[in-house]
Amino acid sequence: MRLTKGCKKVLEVLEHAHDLSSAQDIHGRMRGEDDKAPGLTTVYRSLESLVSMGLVQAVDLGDGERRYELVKPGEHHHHLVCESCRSSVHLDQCLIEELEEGIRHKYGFQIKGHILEIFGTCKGCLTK
Amino acid sequence: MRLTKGCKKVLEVLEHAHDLSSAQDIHGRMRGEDDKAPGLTTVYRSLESLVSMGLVQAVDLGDGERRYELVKPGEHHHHLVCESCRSSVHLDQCLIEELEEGIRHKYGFQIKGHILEIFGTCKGCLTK
DNA sequence: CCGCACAATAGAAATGGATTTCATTTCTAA
DNA sequence: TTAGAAATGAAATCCATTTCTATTGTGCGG
Ligand SMILES: [Mn+2]
Ligand SMILES: [Mn+2]
Ligand SMILES: [Zn+2]
Ligand SMILES: [Zn+2]
Repeated sequence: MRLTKGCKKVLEVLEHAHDLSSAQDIHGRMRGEDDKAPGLTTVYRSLESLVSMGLVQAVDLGDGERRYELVKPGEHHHHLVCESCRSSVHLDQCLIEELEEGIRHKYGFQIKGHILEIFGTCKGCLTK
Repeated sequence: MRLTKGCKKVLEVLEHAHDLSSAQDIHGRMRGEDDKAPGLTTVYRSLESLVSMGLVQAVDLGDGERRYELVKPGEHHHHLVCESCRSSVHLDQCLIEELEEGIRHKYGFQIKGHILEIFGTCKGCLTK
């Protein structure tokens, strides 16, 4: 699996992004500064590659639009998403991984992955 | 918020369902046994009502199709979803609720809701 | 009963993110 | 240089969900 030109452009955008970006966000950003940047299809394909390479994490907020962000290779984390200002706090540890052993014993279930995102109101919005 | 005729039909179907059902599953089931059962639009609207009444839980498996199931009023739970046979184990306790207090203190974040689903291979499929 | 106001409903059309298709271009390795 | 593989873009398509609009059902005052 190679790091194609498209992938590199996507990485560039993600490096400068301040929060979670959708495929269309990324594409829009690219095209904004360069008319002949890769097309949306390529962005989707690049994201797919980057995710499977472990360089990028896909985040599912349950609103039908997947978001992406750079991560330390092979790692992942979860978020506290503010429903008021849409900002998100990046949690420093995954709560699920600790439970894997217990779940495997209790249910005989082999965990491969998981979705976990938490919604609510952030500190800033609470005090306002 | 009333229990309309559509809502009742949806509840009926969910009572007999054995696993998570999508809106279209439910609609299909209805129409299968009665040509003039409520339309898909009504099913969606009924599910929306039932969810906000706390009688039905919406489950997001990240595949773009929301599923629904009956729950004890006001409660919710999470699942171990087998990627091989698509069956799901219903967990008996929510891991997140225990963490709310800690997260509120550490981040000043007020939790309102969350998504949590776990994927992997179930006992049955592992032994096969 | 009648007619009216309003809720519930159906079906069609619109929406929107994601994916597929396929012709074309670019890369890579003889 | 050249053939095959990989990458790409634009348009077409998919598909769950939402919106729109016309129709139907229901409760109620007269
Ligand atoms: Mn993050
Ligand atoms: Mn369940
Ligand atoms: Zn995790
Ligand atoms: Zn929970």
